[in-house]
Amino acid sequence: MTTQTPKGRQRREALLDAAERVLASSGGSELTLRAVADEAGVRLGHLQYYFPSRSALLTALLDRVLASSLDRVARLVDRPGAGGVDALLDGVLADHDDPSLVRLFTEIWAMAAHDPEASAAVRGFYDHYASHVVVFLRDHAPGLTGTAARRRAEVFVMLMEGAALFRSGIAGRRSAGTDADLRRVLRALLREEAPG
Amino acid sequence: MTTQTPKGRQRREALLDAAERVLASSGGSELTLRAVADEAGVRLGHLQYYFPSRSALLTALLDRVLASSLDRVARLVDRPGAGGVDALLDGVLADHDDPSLVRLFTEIWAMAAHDPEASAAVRGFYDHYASHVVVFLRDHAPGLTGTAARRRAEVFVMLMEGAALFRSGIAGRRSAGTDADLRRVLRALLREEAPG
DNA sequence: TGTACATCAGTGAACGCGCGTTCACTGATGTAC
DNA sequence: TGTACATCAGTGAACGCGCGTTCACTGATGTAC
Repeated sequence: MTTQTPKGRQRREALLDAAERVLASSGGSELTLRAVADEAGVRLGHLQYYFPSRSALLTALLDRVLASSLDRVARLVDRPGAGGVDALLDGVLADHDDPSLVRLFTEIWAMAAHDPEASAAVRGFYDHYASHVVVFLRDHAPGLTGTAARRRAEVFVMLMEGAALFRSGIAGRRSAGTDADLRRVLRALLREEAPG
Repeated sequence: MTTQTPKGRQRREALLDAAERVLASSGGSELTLRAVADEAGVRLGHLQYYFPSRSALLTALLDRVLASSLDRVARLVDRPGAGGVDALLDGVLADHDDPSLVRLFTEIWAMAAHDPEASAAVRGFYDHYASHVVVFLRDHAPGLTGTAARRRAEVFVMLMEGAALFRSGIAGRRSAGTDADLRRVLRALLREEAPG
């Protein structure tokens, strides 16, 4: 399915928007083609014109969510002038304010847990995510070797994704005190001295 | 559904075992009553005798998984003689060696993301989990105030759950180097000095 | 120890419904000459 | 500028299937006397 016309491309995005809203608000088991078509205001048959099968829709949705998340990380890290460590933390932690984004990721993790293809896409995503953090470290902690920076970045991503689960309200409650400690640990990971 | 006889109680557990296997191996959308009955080697109608609805089965399963996980944490933390920080880390990190346990948790997070009742159960679980870590800190870092220990415990749990996602192979790959940094950070959280 | 009866454990068939998929179709838009 | 035709966008109805749920039923086990 390579959609040619601008109208077609736009419609395709709108359908993915609708699917994203359904997935975030109702979960994977209620992500039916009829629900997505309804949400988008088109007929079932028309949705199928763009996505010939449910799994084609899911794959396209997964790819789009991961690509746009990666894009946001890239902008936070690579922006010229660079906001420094706290600007980076502010930016990444701000994602947790959008509960439907975190809900989307819980669905993505569950998909990855049972579907090797989804898992590969997700692993690729976090691999790139960590690489962006490594780029950041190259600027802000130039004393670190490449492998040391990579380790730091990977632990950083682990903590960030764990934090998403709790700070979003899904598995916990946000608290200013815990946030302060969390930032302290994240900051330590981005410094030259060994964390801990 | 209060099952009276020993045979009934045993059967009930066996049915939950089967449901757990199905959920861990195939995911929530394939957790059908027929699949669970097949896995357990009973007829559909019989499964319904113990769990009158799908949601009753899911609730019972969720409760049991969380209770048994909490039990394991409790044993690691509260055991007499106390193995020390490294024994605790070994114990908790060892959970990530069981991919189906982590898969189960990705499903549980997704449930919690869309179902307020499940979310409440999950939040209660992590609340108790953190409390056990606080108990540990009271012994191993007595200089920390209660609220400081609580913050540390909550960040500890965040990092642990994030690590589960990656170390299990679902969202990443395990590496000895990253593990070393991870343990360094976890250890720092369990010491008296400020982390970072 | 034996009998009657209630409860527990397990079966089997049927139901209505929503699902993904298929397909023949119509109307709108672009393109070649 | 007009016309013919191909492609793209969108509709509508039908399909077979697996789902959760209901229910009447049988056989096994416990319990009261």
